[in-house]
Amino acid sequence: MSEQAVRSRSTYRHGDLRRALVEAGFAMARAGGPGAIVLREATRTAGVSPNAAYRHFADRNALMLAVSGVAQGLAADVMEQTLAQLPASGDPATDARARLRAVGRAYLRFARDEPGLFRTAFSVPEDMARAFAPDKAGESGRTPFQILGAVLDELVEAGVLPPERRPNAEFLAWSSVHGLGMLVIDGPLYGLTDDLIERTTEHLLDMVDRGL
Amino acid sequence: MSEQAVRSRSTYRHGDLRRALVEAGFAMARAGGPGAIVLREATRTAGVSPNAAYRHFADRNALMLAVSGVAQGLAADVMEQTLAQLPASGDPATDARARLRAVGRAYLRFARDEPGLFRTAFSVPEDMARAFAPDKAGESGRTPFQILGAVLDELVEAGVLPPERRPNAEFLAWSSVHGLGMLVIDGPLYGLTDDLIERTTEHLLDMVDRGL
DNA sequence: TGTACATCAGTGAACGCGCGTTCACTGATGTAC
DNA sequence: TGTACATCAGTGAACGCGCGTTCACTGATGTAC
Repeated sequence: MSEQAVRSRSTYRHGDLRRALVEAGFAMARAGGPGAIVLREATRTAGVSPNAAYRHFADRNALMLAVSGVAQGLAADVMEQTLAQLPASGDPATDARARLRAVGRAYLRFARDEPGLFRTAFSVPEDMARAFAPDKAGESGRTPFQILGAVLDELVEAGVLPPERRPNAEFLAWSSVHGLGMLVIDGPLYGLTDDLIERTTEHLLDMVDRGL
Repeated sequence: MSEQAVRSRSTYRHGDLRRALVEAGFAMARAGGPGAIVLREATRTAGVSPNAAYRHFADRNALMLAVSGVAQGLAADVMEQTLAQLPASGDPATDARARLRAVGRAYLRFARDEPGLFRTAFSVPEDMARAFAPDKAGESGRTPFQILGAVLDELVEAGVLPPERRPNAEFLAWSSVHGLGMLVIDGPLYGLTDDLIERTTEHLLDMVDRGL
């Protein structure tokens, strides 16, 4: 939350309203998921009249999609950081498999640490095409989907994943971790102990590792 | 939707208001998911004053949980029916594996055929304990979670699944299909072609089959 | 360098909407005697 | 068998709330000459 967003304006023009609205929306999404994004509240936070938002967004949904993009970028950052911290063993096959696990683990950590942002990032209907859009990328310039794809490519190069199984393998790995995340933060597995969640995560990653 | 719910009353007492409210809520959930359940609208449909609902439900959330239970029961029915239609090959191992696939396929079919009910059934926070509660069972008396568990038991008995991997295996299989369902109906995979969804479903079931 | 002017980011006010929930109540029903 | 009565499922009215969006507008800014 920038100070600008809270500080009252002295100028007639805001100067950076679009960004301020996205930031306000982001804070609301963080606290309560995509449904908690309230357009009027965002304009209030930005110190602007309610309809000023319409200079920058066609409607509430457009603001939500923008916030979703930022949340996806943050998820990408978490994933990249986890990958960067991974020590290299020297064996490409071992490394590639460890990297896939790391990506999955990071995805689930993000889900648990930031459930509101997680749902905003990954539980908002939107076609596939946009999963590649650059506004969803993290600082590395890659989207979560692209990071996962790259790691799967490494698995193929290392000879771990048969090339004929590579197409759409993203969807399989993604489904598994996404499902556990959703069940745990927003479904019937809500309230599972941390310990059980963590062990289940590792078992799930085992399953994906063996089954892919 | 029963005729009773729509027919205007001649009696002072409704007679079956609780059921009528759940039915109305079910219809709304079907059309728009759990968020679309509107308590006042349910009372309107039942032909009753808004506050009459509070004789039967503590609040809106209680109604939503009741509807969720019915939706889970319906999912259970779909799963049981799919299992019942499965021909037996005579080989217990082959059969058990086919039955697990059938359960997963049924779950995903339910997600795609009835996205609103699917989300109402499986995307509402609620602790695990209640996944066993009888009000979530289908006509067979089993909840979706129990049906999945029973099929996993069959896999162990048939010698396909090592007993040491049986504990919490529900969570792994469930996560995979749940994740694909959510991504497809309410996430970044929204808009994927039917053909691609179906092929991905089979590949996902392959992965679970190999990886469990 | 100074000025006229177009642009367009904001304002102010209102529309139409419907929600969940609480309060004090009424009157049909079923039961005890 | 008839009657008094307790129960509790409903009523009617209101509270407090806030939303997304549209309309006609104003006035600061930057640019062209």
